[in-house]
Amino acid sequence: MTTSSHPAIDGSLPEPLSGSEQQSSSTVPAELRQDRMVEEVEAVGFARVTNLAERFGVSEVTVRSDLGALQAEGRVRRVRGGAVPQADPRPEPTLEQAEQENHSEKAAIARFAASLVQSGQVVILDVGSTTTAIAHELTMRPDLREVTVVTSGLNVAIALEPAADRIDVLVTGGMVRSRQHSLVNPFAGLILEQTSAHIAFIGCNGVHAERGVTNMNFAEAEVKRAMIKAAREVYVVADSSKIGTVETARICHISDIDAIITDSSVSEHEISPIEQAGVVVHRA
Amino acid sequence: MTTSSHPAIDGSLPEPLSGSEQQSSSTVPAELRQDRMVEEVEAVGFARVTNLAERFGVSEVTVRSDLGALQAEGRVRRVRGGAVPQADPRPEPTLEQAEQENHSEKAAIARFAASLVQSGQVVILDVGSTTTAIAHELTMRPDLREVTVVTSGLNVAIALEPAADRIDVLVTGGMVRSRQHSLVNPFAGLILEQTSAHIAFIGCNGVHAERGVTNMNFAEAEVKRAMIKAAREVYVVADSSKIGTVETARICHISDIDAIITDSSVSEHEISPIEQAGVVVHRA
DNA sequence: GTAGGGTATCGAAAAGATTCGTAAATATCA
DNA sequence: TGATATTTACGAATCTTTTCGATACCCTAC
Repeated sequence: MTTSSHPAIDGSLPEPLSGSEQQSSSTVPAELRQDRMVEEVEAVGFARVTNLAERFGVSEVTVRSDLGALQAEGRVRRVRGGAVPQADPRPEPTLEQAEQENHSEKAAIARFAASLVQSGQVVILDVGSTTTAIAHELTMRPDLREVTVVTSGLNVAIALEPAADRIDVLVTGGMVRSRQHSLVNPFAGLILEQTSAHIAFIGCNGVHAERGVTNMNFAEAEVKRAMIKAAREVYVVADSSKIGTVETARICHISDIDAIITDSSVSEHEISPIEQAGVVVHRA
Repeated sequence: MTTSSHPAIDGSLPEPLSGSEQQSSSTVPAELRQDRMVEEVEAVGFARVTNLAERFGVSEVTVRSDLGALQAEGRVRRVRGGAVPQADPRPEPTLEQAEQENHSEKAAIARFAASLVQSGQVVILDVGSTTTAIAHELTMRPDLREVTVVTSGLNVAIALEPAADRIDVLVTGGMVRSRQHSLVNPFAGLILEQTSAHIAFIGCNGVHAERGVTNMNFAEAEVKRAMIKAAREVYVVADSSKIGTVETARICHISDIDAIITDSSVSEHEISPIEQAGVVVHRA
């Protein structure tokens, strides 16, 4: 979304309503109002909940609800008191940074995911902090034998080395995205095309019932798609902070995956539409 | 988050409040205010608590709280009376880059090899301690631009990450040979077949005028052959202990390579038959 | 150079103000 | 009437300010 060409919106917005009577709520549907909120936020650089409520003639609760929805779609960033524009090149956190966040949740997810793997299976392990944790959990399962892990993550491959006697590692190859330690196009798909795996554990930045599974980076999204294609059973691993959020690069439709493994603090409100799409949700 | 397009701080901020009453609609939320404080600090080099409080129309206690929070995030450094910019965001040492210290021969070979690389070139880097040293030397050449390194070594790829802005890394993919951090069959050749490089630096375990270039491991030897095929100019890097020795797995004939880079303590007796085969020998 | 006083800064605690999230009630539309 | 959207109400969380005692810094006198 290009934010460069927004017209000045001061003139185009309706006057703040004078009396207690409200007319705009009947004429302006929620979606359109949210669009204008985004314009307002991007034009001014910051919009306050109070001001927006007054300007659009709705209550502050409604504005908060709108801004919350807009944030979930990645169109604004919520701050206390209001919202600021979603800076376009939002820096993707490095893998080391990501490992710090929601650490215990990711560990629980990883433990659950690792328990699904059986001896003799071929497992696709995506890049990411959660999947790296899965790799670590796999090394701590001495009962596993003859497991092959296919991965595009350099650090995943290295994390699995202590279990080299039980776990073979196949690295996809590709260009290195250094801050994620991941391998991407144009060559990462070559090996995945010739692979057929039992299970794939895919990481992502957002899971949304309608917008599907999304990622912050297009190159990695393409690799993830190839992984999904190459596996019989597809699990998305995502801590609860990612459930309900949307990022720029779409990986796949929500129904393209078999199950989601998340943590217990996910809200039922976000989960139910996903389950209705036929996706099993595991709370680790 | 790009913070470059904020309006000028001075003009847009409201006057400091006179009375005890605080009017929320004109104040800036904490998060945004802190962002601007960082800008102010970095622009001027030093910002005083008193000035910031006056400028942003908040109390000095609030400013101290803000600066304390910013320091906790590592965005500024707190000093008495104000704050100064956070110098450098700590370079974070990568995994295992300690081992290659005292091997002066390998270091000299690596330095010489790295000096042969020019901006814009595609370089194939084999697996091994010497080639890892070359990777390290490449990261220390800030003059290089647009260099692409193709490698089958996981640790080579990771060693190159500090120079990710100047050096692209393409990993061949393949099964991991854990003790060597190397990638081998059946997939390592896939990407190499589609690559054409200017220079290849190949490591090995033996160089002999008649028996050719040899290695201890067959799987890696096959990858090395693919690398030699993919490069226009082939350098073998081998310290003097390997000159004249022969190992089990043959990589190629001695005339298939263009030059050898070794150290100065190699004996003339071993060198001359190799040079007679048309191979240039560099003594680093 | 050292001691002393004056000023600025700091930290912590308590009170006040604002904002948030949630649930129940109400309004609007199909 | 049912579904969606919105509002009202209220406790909780967050932010800000005021206040006050402790500490650090500067400067002068001895």
